Amino acid sequence: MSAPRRGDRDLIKALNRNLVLNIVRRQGPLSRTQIRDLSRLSMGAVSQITAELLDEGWVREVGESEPTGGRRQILLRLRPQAGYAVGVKLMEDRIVCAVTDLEVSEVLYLEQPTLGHSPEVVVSAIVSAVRQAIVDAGISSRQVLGIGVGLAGVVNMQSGVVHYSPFFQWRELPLADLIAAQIKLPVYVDNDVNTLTLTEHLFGAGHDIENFAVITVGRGIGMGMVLHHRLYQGGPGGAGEFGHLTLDVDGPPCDCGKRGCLEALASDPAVIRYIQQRRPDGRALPGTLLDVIAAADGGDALAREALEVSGRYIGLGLSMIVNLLCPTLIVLSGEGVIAGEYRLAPIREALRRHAFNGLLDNVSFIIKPTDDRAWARGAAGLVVAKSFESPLVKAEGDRGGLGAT
Amino acid sequence: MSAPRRGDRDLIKALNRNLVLNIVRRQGPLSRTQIRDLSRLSMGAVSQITAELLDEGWVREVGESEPTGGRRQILLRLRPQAGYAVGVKLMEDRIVCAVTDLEVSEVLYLEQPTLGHSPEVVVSAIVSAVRQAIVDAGISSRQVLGIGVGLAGVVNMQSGVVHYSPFFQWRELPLADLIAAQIKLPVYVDNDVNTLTLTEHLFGAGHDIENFAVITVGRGIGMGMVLHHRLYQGGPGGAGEFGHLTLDVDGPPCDCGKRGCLEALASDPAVIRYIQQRRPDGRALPGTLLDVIAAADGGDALAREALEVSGRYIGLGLSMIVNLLCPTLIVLSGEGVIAGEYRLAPIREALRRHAFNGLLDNVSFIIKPTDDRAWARGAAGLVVAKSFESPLVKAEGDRGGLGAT
DNA sequence: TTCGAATTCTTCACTCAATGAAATAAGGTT
DNA sequence: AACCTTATTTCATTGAGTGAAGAATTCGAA
Repeated sequence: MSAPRRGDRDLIKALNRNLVLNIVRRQGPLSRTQIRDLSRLSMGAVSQITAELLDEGWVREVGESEPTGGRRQILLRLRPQAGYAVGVKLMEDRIVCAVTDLEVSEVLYLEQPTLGHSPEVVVSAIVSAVRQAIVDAGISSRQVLGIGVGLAGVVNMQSGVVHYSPFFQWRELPLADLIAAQIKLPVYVDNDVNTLTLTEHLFGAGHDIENFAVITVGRGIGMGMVLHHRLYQGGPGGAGEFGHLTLDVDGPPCDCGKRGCLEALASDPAVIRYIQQRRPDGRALPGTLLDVIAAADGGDALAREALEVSGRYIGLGLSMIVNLLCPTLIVLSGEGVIAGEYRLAPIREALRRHAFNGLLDNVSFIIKPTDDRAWARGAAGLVVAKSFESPLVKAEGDRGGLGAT
Repeated sequence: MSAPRRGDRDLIKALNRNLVLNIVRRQGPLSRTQIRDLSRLSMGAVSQITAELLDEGWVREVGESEPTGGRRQILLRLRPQAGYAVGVKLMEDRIVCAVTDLEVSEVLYLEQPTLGHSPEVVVSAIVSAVRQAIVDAGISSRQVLGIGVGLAGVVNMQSGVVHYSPFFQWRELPLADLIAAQIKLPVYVDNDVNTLTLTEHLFGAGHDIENFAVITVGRGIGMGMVLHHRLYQGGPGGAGEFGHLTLDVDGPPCDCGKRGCLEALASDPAVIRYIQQRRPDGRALPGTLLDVIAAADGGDALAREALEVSGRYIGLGLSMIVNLLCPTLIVLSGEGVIAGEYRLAPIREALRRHAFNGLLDNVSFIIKPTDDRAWARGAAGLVVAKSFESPLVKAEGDRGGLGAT
């Protein structure tokens, strides 16, 4: 079963505490009066709760506001140093690791190669990197709220089990437990794009947006989504396989075994393949997306065409997200957005052509490049998100599905 | 603003009341002890709440269970007659109307032609049909919890505004307000597939399933989804345009103005068109899907091919839902499922081919034909769903987004 | 400078839903 | 009939939130 149910009063207290904490976190420095208005709690309750939060160090009094004709308001804001998170992103050949504070600002960053793909090797690399990072950051592990791990693949966040990892060829690996067995800290594991999405939800453009999606384009093509203000994970964490939508039934084979997946048609490797297949002669072939962009900048028609084809497919894929989910915001992210307009223009064009009726009017787009540090921060954000998660989400399992219709 | 906030105690009371009511509604006849176990409330609270619900007529004591070696349990169940709902489904040429009880069992059904497509004509037809239905059902309008209206198109349920109706060519029509102005009852308007989905969630296969989708195939192709235990509507009610996914960039034109939409490729009219275009000679052309099925039964290769092509496209579309959302359940519904295996076999086949990795293992499928009565009941279900909706959903707007991470 | 009005924040008596334990009810078993 | 078992009700207790009164500031005008 789950934690012992201590009654509804405890729940409501925790709920309001969490509410106040999140309001302070999100809306920046606020006076108690403002918190009262935003939370719709009574002044007394706010006073009580903020006193507790101050006492425990979660928030801090920070100066006063401009006078408003009476007693000045004492502003409260989140104390970012109230806790730290360690984020780890697993790449194919290395892991990158960041220590962040509660605002997911980087305190320390390090990289470490992984010499092998077996669970033992990777887990011990993670453990040593985390230990190193905590020491280097000059904090005690008591201050660490937890460890977040992000990797490509299908992951069940609840259980911490990696159902499938394309890089490491893992199946049904209880990664969270393996790490937790060696470090006595809460460990959360999730798909890497989900960690980015959560971080965006907490501190990024996804602020207060009920429904939005994050799309990453790079070596693969991934997706994370927040629906009804909550990260959507689908059945066993299997949602968001955007990169494996079949967009061309007779298309090229994909690593996943199918044909014509978006990822096989439009990822960065697909762009490079596109050029290689059409220029089999001796001319210099691009090895990375940067080469392709350089070629396109130099006027290379084939390079431009390759990026355009890629953009067209991505736009077609995005139109499906718009038609099915109509999110308020789509964040375009990943390493691949550095290709700029070569890819973005056809994306927009395809979206206009394939999105239903006026749906596109309700969707805004943001371009946000992602590098290694951002991935690591995203994984740390997973831990911070857990810390600020509504107690309702945790309680839901205990009752007969509280929020259910 | 919203209703005056009377404090958290009221909320928690309402929450638990709603919880108990929904447990009784869903899990059939239950004793108070069983309710205690399911709700994790204390015996005293259950006693108090059930007393209230009994007093107000929402539930009823109904016999006793088999003895368990002590005092017998008094079973409680929902009193379906505690309220009635009127459901109206708008078709192109007529409206169908049903009065149902709280279990969405049909009490009365009637049809009425609509002579025109203007808002005035349709609204007055709705109003007269509803009045007639209430009288014929032999109930007082005081017992009616509300009126639910379902129609094809993009609808914002919150505001009751029809953003776009393909049949009637309405745009930004405040249909709920127009009806409410003539009948003093709560009016809820939503996309017709959403009403079906809600009803499925309340009393159908979607019972207790966190994430599921309902797909309807018929004159059009529609979709409704429940995600995180709640109907997902996207931005302004624009989600679920499954029928307008572009599955063939160079495909035939669709009524919506685009090309190659699933609906233009695989709906019932598309199947008929497929045959007409390939058999332009004098041989008897099918007018309805029933004709096509009859021809297929008679061994007509072209009819079979048309259904197979349709199924293949629907399967491809479904694979996108599986890859993006990975719901636990997909209900295949609508008039079109009567085509049986001619269409279902290629759907399954295409799904197997295009769904990512093992995702399909987590999805179950149910086939559930829909006729006019089912659509009308679905619309009534919209009202019932509102009656049983968690107070949290209503309160959410008042606070800073309670459930937010 | 002094007083009063305005505004923020704290304190405290009160309320009410939930709890938990004791009491009551009602059937079985020996 | 005495006794056990289970179901339900009753009730004193608990604790979070409320609302009003009070304390703390600040501004502005006499």
